[in-house]
Amino acid sequence: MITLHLLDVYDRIFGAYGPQRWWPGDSSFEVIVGAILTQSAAWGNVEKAITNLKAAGVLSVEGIYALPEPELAQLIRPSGYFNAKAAKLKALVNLIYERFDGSLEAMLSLPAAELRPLLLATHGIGPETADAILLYAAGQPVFVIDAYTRRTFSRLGVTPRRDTYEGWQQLFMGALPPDAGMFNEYHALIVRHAKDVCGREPRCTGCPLLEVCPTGGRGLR
DNA sequence: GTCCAGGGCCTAC
DNA sequence: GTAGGCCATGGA
Repeated sequence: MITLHLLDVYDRIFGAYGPQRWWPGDSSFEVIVGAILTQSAAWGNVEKAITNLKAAGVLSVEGIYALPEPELAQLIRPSGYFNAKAAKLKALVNLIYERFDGSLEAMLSLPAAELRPLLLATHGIGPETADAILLYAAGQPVFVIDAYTRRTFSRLGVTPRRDTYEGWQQLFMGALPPDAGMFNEYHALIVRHAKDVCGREPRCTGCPLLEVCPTGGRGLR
């Protein structure tokens, strides 16, 4: 029985891949828009949509707020689900206008415990997107859970008592120091590892976690 | 041609 | 409370 320490896993994948520098972003608003547009979409397509928004001069709270929803939808077409996501972006800027007088800075300065419920009550923002906003835009030490995280750590034999979003989040946040910079890299590294080598034949080629993985490189799902 | 990406909402049971 | 359908483009 191998006892797996979450910091050990972090050290291994950080050592293998180095810093991922996710969402350096030109602005915190760009980071938030990206968090919504990337829902079930490839990041390359999200970049195309963001490029369109920049070219149209509407990548700002005021710009999205003033733009008619159908036009917004056309600009973000490459990111997929464009009608649904246009409505989500509108809901986001409406929140900023209605609750924070149009000030994104005011919204992001709220403590996570206050901001998270507000985000979750907003159309189009679920747990993962809310936490991505808190971590990557607000810089708060909130661990982001996604499908890669669950799949990767299930394979490693690390699972929470309750198989829910909050259960997984408590597993990580209870075992790790509240370091936003590290949470930022950890999430990105989990995704990198999963897409790069996890489960890849033969024998999980090049996996930095091979010697601590119960699958022993069988490439099981 | 098939599969699936850095999810979340809505509607049935 | 949870399973299933739906949203839709673009690259592998």
